[in-house]
Amino acid sequence: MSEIKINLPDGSSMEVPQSFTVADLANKISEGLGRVAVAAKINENIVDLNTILKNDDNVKILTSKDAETLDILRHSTAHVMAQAVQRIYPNAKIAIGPTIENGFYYDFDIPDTSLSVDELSKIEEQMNIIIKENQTFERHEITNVQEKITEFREKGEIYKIELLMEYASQNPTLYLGKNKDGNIVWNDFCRGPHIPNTKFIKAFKLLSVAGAYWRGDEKNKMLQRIYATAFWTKDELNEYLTRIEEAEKRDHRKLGTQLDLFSIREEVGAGLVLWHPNLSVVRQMIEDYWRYEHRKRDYEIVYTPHIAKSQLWDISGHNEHFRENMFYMQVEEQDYVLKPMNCPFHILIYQAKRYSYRSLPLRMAELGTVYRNERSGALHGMTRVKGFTQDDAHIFCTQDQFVDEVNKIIDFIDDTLTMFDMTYEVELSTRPEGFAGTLEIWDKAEAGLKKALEDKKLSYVINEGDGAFYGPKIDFKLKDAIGRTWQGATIQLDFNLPIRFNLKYTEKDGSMQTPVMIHRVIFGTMERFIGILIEHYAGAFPAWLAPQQAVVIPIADRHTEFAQSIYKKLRDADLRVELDDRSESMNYKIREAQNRKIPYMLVIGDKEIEANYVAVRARLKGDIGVKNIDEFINSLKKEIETKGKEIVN
RNA sequence: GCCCAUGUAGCGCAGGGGUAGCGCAUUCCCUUGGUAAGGGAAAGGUCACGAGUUCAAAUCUCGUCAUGGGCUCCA
Repeated sequence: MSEIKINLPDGSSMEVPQSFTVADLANKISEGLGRVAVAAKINENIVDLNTILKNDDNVKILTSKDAETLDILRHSTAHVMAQAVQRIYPNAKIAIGPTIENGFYYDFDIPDTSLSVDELSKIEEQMNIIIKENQTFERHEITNVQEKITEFREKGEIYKIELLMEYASQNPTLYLGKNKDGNIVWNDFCRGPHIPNTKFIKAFKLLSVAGAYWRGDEKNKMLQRIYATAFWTKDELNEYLTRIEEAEKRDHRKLGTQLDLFSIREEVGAGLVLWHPNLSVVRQMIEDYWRYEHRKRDYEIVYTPHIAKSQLWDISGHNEHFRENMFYMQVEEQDYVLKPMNCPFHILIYQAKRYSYRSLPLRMAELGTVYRNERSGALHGMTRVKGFTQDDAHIFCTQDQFVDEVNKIIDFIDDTLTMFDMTYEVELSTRPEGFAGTLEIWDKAEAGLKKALEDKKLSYVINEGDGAFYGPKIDFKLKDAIGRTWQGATIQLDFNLPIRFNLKYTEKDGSMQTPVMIHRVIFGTMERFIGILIEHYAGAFPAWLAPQQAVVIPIADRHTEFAQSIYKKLRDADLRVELDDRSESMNYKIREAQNRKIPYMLVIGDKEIEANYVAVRARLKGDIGVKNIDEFINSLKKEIETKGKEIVN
């Protein structure tokens, strides 16, 4: 019998018989490896253990130690979940069950049944039964597609039919679930690979149920999706679950109530935020910083109205393209619109004067409050709301200037986000179908944006054809505590609005030219940015942003007088400070200040009065000893000025 | 907008066909305490809103609004 040669990762090779499988190879290498082998990488493709080896294959046996196998485990667990669901609901039709970032899901169509969380434990129970059956996963090539389609049709598996028809020409495979006696107990049309046997599934949990449209299209039927996760060990699963719990504690909606930051009331309306005094302080500080940075970078700051006659939005095209998101009102037979964007107003300010190439670029910025009627299910805390304030700016420049301007904006965004220690992902969206402007300017713009990103050494993803019809854009995505990403900063070129409003400037040669317009935001919106900032700092704002920077805590009533003088000194130094002279124990006051995440607590007792000191407790480090009050004020002032972390020590 | 769940005092929660309870917070009294909760008392709710079933609804049913998890959308 002839043998074939297999190359192993360590550079050695091995002679094995023909029709040897990966599993055979693993066993041949060592019995131990055979036991723990999960899958293999053959010539960079990940395959099942029962794949037959070919001559000169480069083979790496994968075990649970290899990162690539976690998805295999999760996807295989999805199969077990689907099987369990079909055992409990025999009329359930299965759709797709891919892995996602931290787990997997499977979509079902279960006629006359709506799953609720209560069902999850039942399904988990059934899954455990299946796992105990030690079912094997066996790959099986579908040679007769038509026959299989007929079979699916008999079972009513309409979603699988649709998928199979699509993949008919791509060597479709079926995975068979076989029990100990070798009988086929379940099967699923699937690309694989899978773990060899259900016994590898040791730690999984079903997390939630949700609706999801078939193929993600809202015109299609809504299916029932179960989200779940799996890990190789119970410890890893538990660690993941605790991490989720910890993340939930940072949720800005939770902290918003706990720290008295904001509220949203039914009487006002969904998606309309009431900023409480505490969060208003944070916003004021950030807005001051924003204004300072804009002046420094030669922006003009403007104010514009919240409403405008409908006519303006005809010119801008919003009435046509954005209608379902706009609030309309009628007063004295005149139609008005609550502004969903600031750009038309900035354009009108541009129009109030004549510009030449000499006075461009013109950079116009506004903290502009806009209102958009979002679909009800889209709202989310402060990160997706109906009324919000954009830190908006529009830059009017010549075609020779916009690349340079984009560079400056990228710097501005990067500087700002770095200052807040925030990480982000960058996406570049390019020319879609039905674009405005010329091919030439699009090419120039896209190349310019790419160059700017590359010069800055920012890694980015390209969303081909995902740009707005009026121009390409760069989006900066921020992550929230639970791992959801939100669009923050964005830079959008616009070749359309300047034409609609017939904007002009005089070129060197005296000709009238149309300027390029750039829309950009740095924070995105104050609501979303500060919402994410709450989670980023877990509510413990650095001193320059903290609603209260220090609290003075007299131990007993006889210390109140001295505490008052300390309090007054801090106030005179323009610090945000409170005096807690309630008749409560010092421990009680410290606990409360700590829970309110106030950066510094100044404890005053007999010793401090005697020595004319304050005892400083930092929210992070605890008691850091006594200090002269002026010394404390100076170092806190410095900390605020440098926007630093806790540096008083 | 769609699917599922939820809505009880300022906050966090329990209860559940016979007109409501706990903890914290609040107010008052006592206590004056050295680095994360001192003790006591009082006050506080038409159980989201509207309709229906019932002798009786906070509890069951339907609708509306809102919130949560997702999907879709996001110029």
